Amino acid sequence: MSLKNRSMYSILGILSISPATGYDIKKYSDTVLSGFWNENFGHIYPTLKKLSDEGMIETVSGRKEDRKITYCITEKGRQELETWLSEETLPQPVRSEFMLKLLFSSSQPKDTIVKKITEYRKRYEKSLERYRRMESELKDGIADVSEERAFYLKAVLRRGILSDEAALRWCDETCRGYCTETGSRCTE
Amino acid sequence: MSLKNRSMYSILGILSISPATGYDIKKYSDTVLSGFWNENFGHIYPTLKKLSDEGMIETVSGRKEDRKITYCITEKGRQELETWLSEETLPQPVRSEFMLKLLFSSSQPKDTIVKKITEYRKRYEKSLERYRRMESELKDGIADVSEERAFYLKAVLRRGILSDEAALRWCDETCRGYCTETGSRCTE
DNA sequence: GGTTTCATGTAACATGTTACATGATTCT
DNA sequence: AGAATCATGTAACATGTTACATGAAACC
Repeated sequence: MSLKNRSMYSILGILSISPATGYDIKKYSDTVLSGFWNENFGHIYPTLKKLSDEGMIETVSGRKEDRKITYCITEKGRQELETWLSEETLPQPVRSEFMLKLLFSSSQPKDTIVKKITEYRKRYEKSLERYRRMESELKDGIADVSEERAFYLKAVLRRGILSDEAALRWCDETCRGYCTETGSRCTE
Repeated sequence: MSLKNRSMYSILGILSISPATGYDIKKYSDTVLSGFWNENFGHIYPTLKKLSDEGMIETVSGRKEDRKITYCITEKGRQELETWLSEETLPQPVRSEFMLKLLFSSSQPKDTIVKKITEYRKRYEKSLERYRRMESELKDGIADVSEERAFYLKAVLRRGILSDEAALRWCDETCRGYCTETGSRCTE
């Protein structure tokens, strides 16, 4: 088994909700998971093959499947997923290039930095907007999610919202601090 | 040059503040940078050699250096750093295994999940404590930092603090939501 | 008829982590 | 004397990203 990587579990997790193709998995990770997870094709297809070889997932035959290959989770796969779910999650190393740069930026012109923080802020604004949209879709029952799972989806969304709000607050605070220190005026 | 990786810039950045050995760089990234950056020896030493070959850094001779190899940044290295600093930082993919698990956890026993969130919370509590300690050291002038750089260090610390506070708030909120939903009582 | 999206996959490359090897120095 | 920390480095392994190749189906 050796390769117990996280991609494997994200794929098992997605397939535990519903059968899907590699392409579906990519879409799911680009929408629902984006913000706290990401997958790329270079990982998805080889992992699907591996999981299939190990009997964790199966191709859904049934239909006269043309070129699409739809996979579903097997009992063995479900057990593997449950084991992973029950295991403790170790803290992961964080890497924020933006903060790394900022720390070394004392030589940079101040207005450039303010501009950068403003750009950085926009990213979080957009992300926050997206989370809020998803949240209201969930509330209105537009999104097709079972009730047991809705709680967890809400929780994850909420994490994103609180995170983004904190980021926005930091941007504002830091720009304000800048103006005070430099005596200049903040544009925007 | 080809290998314009981020490790290279974190090392140039550190050396722009003060000359250091590979070991010093590791220590710095484990203390000051930890929380938004990390480096390991497997990266540091080869990168130092490469940077040295490219004339971005130099070994500090002078002393009768025993086995320690102290590096300092060159003018060329400083220029390279400035270029990187002025460039736009692209958003980076995030990966939170904890949130990934949570999303797929509807089959898990609820008290296990509450326990996990409690553990998760403790990590952020500790991190927050650490940031606050660093912040007060900065304020009291204990930490040996020049004034121009202090602003940026404060900003980065502040980012960590706001982030951690948001995480704690999420933990509390989510556990509370759990109790309401399940009708059970939250321990701790 | 042309563009976009769906769909699968591979190869090359880049990045990051762990384990190991070695030995000096400092602290208790 | 023994343990912890300082100090440098390599090799193997694991992970992750990008570019490319291919072509069907759906939409406009």
